[in-house]
Amino acid sequence: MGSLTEENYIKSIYALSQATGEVFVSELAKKLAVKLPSVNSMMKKLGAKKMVSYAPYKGIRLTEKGKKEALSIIRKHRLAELFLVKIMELGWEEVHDIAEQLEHVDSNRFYNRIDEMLNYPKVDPHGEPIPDINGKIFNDKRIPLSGVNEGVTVRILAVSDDKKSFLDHLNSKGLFIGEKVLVKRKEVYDGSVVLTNKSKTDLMLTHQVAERIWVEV
Amino acid sequence: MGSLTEENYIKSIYALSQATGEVFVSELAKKLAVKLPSVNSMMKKLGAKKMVSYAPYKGIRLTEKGKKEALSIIRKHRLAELFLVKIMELGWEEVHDIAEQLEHVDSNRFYNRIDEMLNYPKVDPHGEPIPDINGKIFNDKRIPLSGVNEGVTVRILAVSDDKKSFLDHLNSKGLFIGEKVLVKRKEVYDGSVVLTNKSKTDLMLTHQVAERIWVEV
DNA sequence: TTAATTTGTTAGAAGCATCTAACATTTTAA
DNA sequence: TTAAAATGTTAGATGCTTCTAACAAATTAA
Repeated sequence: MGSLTEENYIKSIYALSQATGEVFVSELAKKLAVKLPSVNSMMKKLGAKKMVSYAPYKGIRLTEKGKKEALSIIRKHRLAELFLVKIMELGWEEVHDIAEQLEHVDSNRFYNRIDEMLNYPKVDPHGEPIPDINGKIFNDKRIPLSGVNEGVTVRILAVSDDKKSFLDHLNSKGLFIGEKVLVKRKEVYDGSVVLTNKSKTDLMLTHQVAERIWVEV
Repeated sequence: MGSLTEENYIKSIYALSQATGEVFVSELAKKLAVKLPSVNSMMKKLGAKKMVSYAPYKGIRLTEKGKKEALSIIRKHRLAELFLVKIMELGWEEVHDIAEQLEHVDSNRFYNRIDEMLNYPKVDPHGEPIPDINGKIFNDKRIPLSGVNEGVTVRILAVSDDKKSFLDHLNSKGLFIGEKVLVKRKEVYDGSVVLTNKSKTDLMLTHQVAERIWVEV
């Protein structure tokens, strides 16, 4: 296990490289709210530790070792969130910041007990999959809402951003996990999506929002 | 709130200054496993922040502000321990290291909910009092076992050391919170104490151990 | 295809918590 | 009451993570 800072870098690299397998220094700097040279020197350090593969002016990729570390942190974060919601009965939009701290707790005993109390759950309160002890993720074939064709009805499975502002935004639109929605129109121009839910209300989501919502057909 | 390091210094100062109201640099260094100059510079820092009052070659004392901070951390530590034992059903001897990490979690929501789930407890699993939100400690007139006279029967209330090795030691001697013991003999020479428990077994405790066990007559 | 823009790097400094080595003060014991 | 021992301080260095300023490479647009 590395330092708290290293853990945060690795977690962010994992999140941001999900789509293409790599991240750019500038994306990471933005996400972590640090300047480029900070990312640069941390990449040298994580490179030396074999957590990332990194060459100057090239994208950053996690090694197998780095991925394992990332999955361990993500497991703890998601178990913590589910624990806070299910056992401690806090709201799903308020648990992120607490889980952000709990994910760095170093104790197998603690996390295995949480896992047990929750009966070995597969997904967190946002619908995101929880890696098991070995880093294995429940395999599914979900797609982002932004990738669904017009006229197709889908079920909301998960959201890939658990910041309060985002969740409040979804709550205000009446969007919840498990709900079915029909993709009525997709604007080619800006990627925004118009949905109809079961109460026949139309609502518009920007591309930015739609790509953070995971659905299944 | 200060840094994690500052919090640990303040907590240790509080614990070590319980008896006399002050601590020496060397005691603190030993407890925190750092060298004297590290303590020295941290005292300058905490002095500047008005958390401790400190003059060169003199003892270290917490200010009112420092005490408030200490009690807030102790509250979180003890609530965490009780939560881990009562709600998560972990053993009292294994929760210390986890609580040591949880005590630094910054979330009123989290700790107030724990307090609520435990029904606003007054003491932790070791019998130590839990300060309330305002830092108030349940007032009692307990004494250390090392201060009990020969022939007196007392009830064990608390232990003031929650490290695994200490608790294992007590468990192995068959000593538990709530139990009654008779102080059969006190050695003037080394301060050791011979006890008889209800099953009439004699057992000897060193002074070092006896002074960490709190009892009431 | 050159110039402008965006993106990334290096060098050097700063704050934090720690250390070792050298020195100072206070306490204890001869 | 002086010498020895114990305790505390200062100075200066190190590793960690961050920063600004200056420079370099890659991409984009004229």
